[in-house]
Amino acid sequence: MTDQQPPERRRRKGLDSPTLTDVAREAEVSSITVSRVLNSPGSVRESTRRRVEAAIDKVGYVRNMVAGSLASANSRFIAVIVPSLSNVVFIEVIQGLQSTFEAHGYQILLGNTDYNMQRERELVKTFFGWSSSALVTTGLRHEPGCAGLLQQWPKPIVEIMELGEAIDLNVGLSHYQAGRRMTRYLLDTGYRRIVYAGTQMGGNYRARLRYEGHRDLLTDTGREAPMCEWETPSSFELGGQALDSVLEHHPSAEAIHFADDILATGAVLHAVRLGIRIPQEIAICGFTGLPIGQAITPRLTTIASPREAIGRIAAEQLIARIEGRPVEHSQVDVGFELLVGDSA
Amino acid sequence: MTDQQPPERRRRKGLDSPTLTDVAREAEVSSITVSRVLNSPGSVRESTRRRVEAAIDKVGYVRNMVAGSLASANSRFIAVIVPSLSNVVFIEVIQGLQSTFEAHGYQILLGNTDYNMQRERELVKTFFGWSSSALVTTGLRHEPGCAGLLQQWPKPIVEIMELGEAIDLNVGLSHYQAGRRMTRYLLDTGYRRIVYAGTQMGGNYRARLRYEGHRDLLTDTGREAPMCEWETPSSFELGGQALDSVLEHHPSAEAIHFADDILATGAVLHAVRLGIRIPQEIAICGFTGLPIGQAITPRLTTIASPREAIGRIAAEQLIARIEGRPVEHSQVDVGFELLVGDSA
DNA sequence: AATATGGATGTTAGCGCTAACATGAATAGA
DNA sequence: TCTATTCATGTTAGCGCTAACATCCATATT
Repeated sequence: MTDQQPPERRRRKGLDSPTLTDVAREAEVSSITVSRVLNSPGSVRESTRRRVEAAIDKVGYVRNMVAGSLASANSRFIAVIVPSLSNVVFIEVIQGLQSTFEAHGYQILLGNTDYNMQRERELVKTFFGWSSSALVTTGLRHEPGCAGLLQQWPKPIVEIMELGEAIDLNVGLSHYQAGRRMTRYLLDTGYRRIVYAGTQMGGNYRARLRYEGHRDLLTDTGREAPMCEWETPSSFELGGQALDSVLEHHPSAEAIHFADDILATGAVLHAVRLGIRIPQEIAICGFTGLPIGQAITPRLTTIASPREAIGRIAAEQLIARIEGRPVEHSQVDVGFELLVGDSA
Repeated sequence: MTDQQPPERRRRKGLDSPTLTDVAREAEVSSITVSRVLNSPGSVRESTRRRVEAAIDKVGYVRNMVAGSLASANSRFIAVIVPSLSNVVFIEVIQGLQSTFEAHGYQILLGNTDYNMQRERELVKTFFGWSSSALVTTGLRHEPGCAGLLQQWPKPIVEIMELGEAIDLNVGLSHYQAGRRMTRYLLDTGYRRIVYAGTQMGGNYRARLRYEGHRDLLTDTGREAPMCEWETPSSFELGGQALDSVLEHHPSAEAIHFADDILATGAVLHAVRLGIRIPQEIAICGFTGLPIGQAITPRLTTIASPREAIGRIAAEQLIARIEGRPVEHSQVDVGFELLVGDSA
């Protein structure tokens, strides 16, 4: 071989895996044509496309998404920010998002704030750094710095769970009305002395909004609206303890309006264990509509929120925006449904 | 202004947001120095670092992770592949992974196969295309094409949940032994005619491994090991139906060994509803150790698997590998624990 | 035949960052 | 004093892809 080694200054470590250029050489086209086969196959002639596809298989090409994202300043990443992964509610929302986005070739970047607003801002910065195509975040309240970042961002954003004044798109339900609705049912059914019981209502302000709906209805009719709060996350066990605590501190209580179904279910199971009759001795209701609440005896009276639908609708709205299609309503109220069980 | 427009051939759309170069200009250093402040602050003099950090704040620089990943062929992405998001087990594993990785500045890319091996291969290709730093996948069985891809990949891989011959790292437990252990307890307690009941055991072969442990122990002692299977995913409701079905088709059964706690809990709740005494009329046990199983009356007898620990340990192993630290044991048996309740 | 039109493909120049090497100054060692 | 070593910083050349523009050719239009 008479190959003169050219000066060849240096070499990057290079993962030596085949690139677009390798495919292009194999298929005897230019690399942009291969790129088009991958991104807009309709714009390439059938015969060329088949040749390129064969070449892709032959050289074992794996697309480098990072390079594509850099060149196009767009990543097909969807940033998703939730306050907790321990709460099934968000898991179900994520499932709705995930299945819809996946079907359209988008990849979710999941971030968990643990109900810490400061964390949200950091996550937003990181996700912007990944050239995300859109962002889903939970709730309408953000730390000032974070809100500023979001406002300036040129890509679609949807704020989920809650309804109100949003930055861009908004999919959710009125927690205030949900709390009010439940309590209206309790009053209509004849319960008068009602205690609200929840956990971590500082961070989880949607539970507080439900409390406010509950409270306003009670005070409007001249009643008191006592509230009990615990600082540990909801669990079945804590629901049982909450029942004990309410019975002790509010012996005249006729009903407990729990902030979520986990607590309410825990309370029901605990009452059954102790032989406390529900709803005769104490009525119990929850919020969310979890399957477990409907599986226990007595069946839980609760408000069902369409968790998966929130995710699905949010994803559909974003995909429409990303693909330049018009979004009919920038705010979607998914509503809620009163599930009357046997516990209240 | 006497600005002569240079020929200026064309211009990319450019998101006009500040880049490293802008920060560098502001701080009067070269851009590589800014890069070092971001990636290895220890290698930059204190005073320089502070100047750069001030410049970053001043220009409102948001790091472009995509460009960094392309240049370094490494993304700080961890690909995570699970077979389902409907199953709490994987959610808890993901939590263990997430909290550990997040603390070290890695971002999870989540993929869901829905128990479809073909999907796994596609996800693996996509995740490789994102220059992931490591990969976590569920189980030891892969489609041949997928196994080939994994084998050739030069970065760390951990296969979780199950124990056996792994590609690289392995964190999990022996499902065969877990199934055997539960059934040994049932036999020791005096139950003889035991039915195994599970869902989707075709795709969910770990449930099948537990069945095999159960079956082998029974056949070793000269007994039969009947099995009932349903093709829909586990749910409380299905657990109740399963109880009905077993009582009808196996009237002499003394115990039901359920493949998971969701089914077992559903069966217990259904029995309580019907007034069937547990474990006197029929004993019930499960697998997983979910909180709900421990909250019901009678308390569920089950095998607890350390789900979150699997995620945490897998993440720790991968981080060690990525950072070049040695990994002591490439296989970690996280074990399991028999929880004796009142249902069997 | 000359021109317009549209569809398929090619050329060029980055996207914003970092690996690899280069340089220069400060300190240590002989 | 001179060289070796270390530390902090700079220069250069891509990483692999795609946007923007350019070209070419077949067909339609006059």
